[in-house]
Amino acid sequence: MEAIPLLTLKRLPQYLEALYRFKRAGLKMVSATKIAVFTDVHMTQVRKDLAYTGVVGTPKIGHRIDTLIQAIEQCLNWNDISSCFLVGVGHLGKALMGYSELSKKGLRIIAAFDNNPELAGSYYQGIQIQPMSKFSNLLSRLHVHIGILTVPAEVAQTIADEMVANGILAIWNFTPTKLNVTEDIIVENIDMSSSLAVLSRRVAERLHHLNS
Amino acid sequence: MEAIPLLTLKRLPQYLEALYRFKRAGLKMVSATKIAVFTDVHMTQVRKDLAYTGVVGTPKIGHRIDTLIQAIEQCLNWNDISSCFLVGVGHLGKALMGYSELSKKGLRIIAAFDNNPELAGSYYQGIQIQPMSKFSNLLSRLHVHIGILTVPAEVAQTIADEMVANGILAIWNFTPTKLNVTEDIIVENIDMSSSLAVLSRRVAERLHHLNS
DNA sequence: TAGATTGTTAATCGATTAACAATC
DNA sequence: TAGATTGTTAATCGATTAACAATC
Repeated sequence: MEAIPLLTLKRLPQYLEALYRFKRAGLKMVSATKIAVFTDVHMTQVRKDLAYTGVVGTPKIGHRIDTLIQAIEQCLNWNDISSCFLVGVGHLGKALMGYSELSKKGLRIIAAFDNNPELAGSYYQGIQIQPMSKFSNLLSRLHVHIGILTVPAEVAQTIADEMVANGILAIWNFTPTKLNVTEDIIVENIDMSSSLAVLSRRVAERLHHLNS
Repeated sequence: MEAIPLLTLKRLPQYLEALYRFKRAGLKMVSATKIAVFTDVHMTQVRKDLAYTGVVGTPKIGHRIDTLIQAIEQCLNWNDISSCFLVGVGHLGKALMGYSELSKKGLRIIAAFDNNPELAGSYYQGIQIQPMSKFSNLLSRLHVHIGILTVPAEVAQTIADEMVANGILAIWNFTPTKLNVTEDIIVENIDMSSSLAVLSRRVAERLHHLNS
C-alpha cells in the first residue's frame, strides 16, 4: 500500500462525486478534462491524481467511469464498510446518525453513546443509544476501530481519552478541541474554525474592496 | 488589506485556541515556541504566520498574549460580529444554532429558514424560524452578507441559487454538494468527504501494516 | 489522417524549514 | 554576560502546472 499525497487524497472524493453525476447522466466514458472542468481542478492535476489510483486510461478515449469509480473507492477503502461508534447524541450526532451518505463512504455507525440517562436504551435511526459505561465492553466484542466524537467541547478530551484507553484506533473529531493523544492514534478533525477563518477573511476583504 | 496565505489563515484559529488556553492559565506573555509545541506547528512557521498579523514581539521575551489575541481576531475579522442567515433547520442546522462558539468567532445567526410549515414562526435557541418565502424580504432589510447552508444535498443547489438571486455574498456550505455559482460569490465548504477520505485511508494503511 | 487524449518528464511555483544576525 | 527569543534571508521541499512524445 503505497502512500498517496494528502492533497490528492482530499481531492479524490470530489472526482468521485463528479463521476457519480456523469454516470447518472448515462455516460460510460470520461476524460480527465471533463472531470477537471467539473471540479475546478487543473487538468494535469486530475491526471496525476488518477494515476495514484492505479487506473490506466486509453489515449483519445479516456477512462471507463465504472472502472474509475471502483479504483477511487478502493483507494479510499470505501468498498468495504467499517463499523464505528459515535459518542455524543446531540444535534450534530443525530445529524450524522441520519446521514445516509456515510454508508456509501464506507462507514456504518453500529452503536451510539451518550451519558444522558434519558437516552439510554432508546433508538435513533435504528441505532441503539448506550450509556458510556458500555463502551469498553461493546468495543472489544464488536471489533470497532473508529470513533466519531460529537460531544461538547468541554468533555472532548475526556471522552477521547476513554476511547483510546479502550483501544480505539482512529477518532473522527467534530469538536473544536485539539485532542491530545499518543502518536499512534489517528485523528481527523472536522475543523469549522479554519473554514470560518477563511470565510470571514474573504468576506471582510470583499467588503473592504467594495467600499474603496 | 494585504493578502494572507490560505494555509496561514487556516492555522490562525489554532493559535487563537492555544492563546485562550494560556490566558486562562494565567499567563501574560508567550513565545512562538510555546505556541508551536501546543499546536504541533513548526516554530518558524508560527513566527512567520504571526508576522502576517502585523504583531511585533520583543526578543528574549516573546509576545503579550492579549495583543496577539487582538491581532489574530482582527485579522480574521472576528471582532466585529457579522449577521448571517441559516437555511435548513434540521439537526445540523440546530447544532449550529445552538453553537455558542460561533458568536465568539464573529458570526451571529439572526434568522433561520425552513420550508417545513410546522416550523414556521417557531423559535429555536432564541432564533425565529421563517419560511423561505421571507428570505428575500428580510435579507434586503437586514444587511446580511453570509448564508449558512444546512439543507439536504438534493436541494442545496436550488437554495444556493435562491440565496445568490437575493444578493447573498458568501455561502458557508455544509452540504456535500459542490455549488455551481458565479465567480463573485464566496463559497466555503465544510468538506466531510475529504476528511473521511483521509481517515479511511489512514485506517486502512494502519490495519494493513498491522497484518503484515 | 488529424484531433483528442493519455502518461510522464521538466519547469515553476509556493510553502516549509533551516540558518543567522539582532537584541532585551 | 549568556541564553532565549525575535524577525528575516536563504535553502529545501513538495505540489502544481507546462511541455511533449505516444497513441486509439
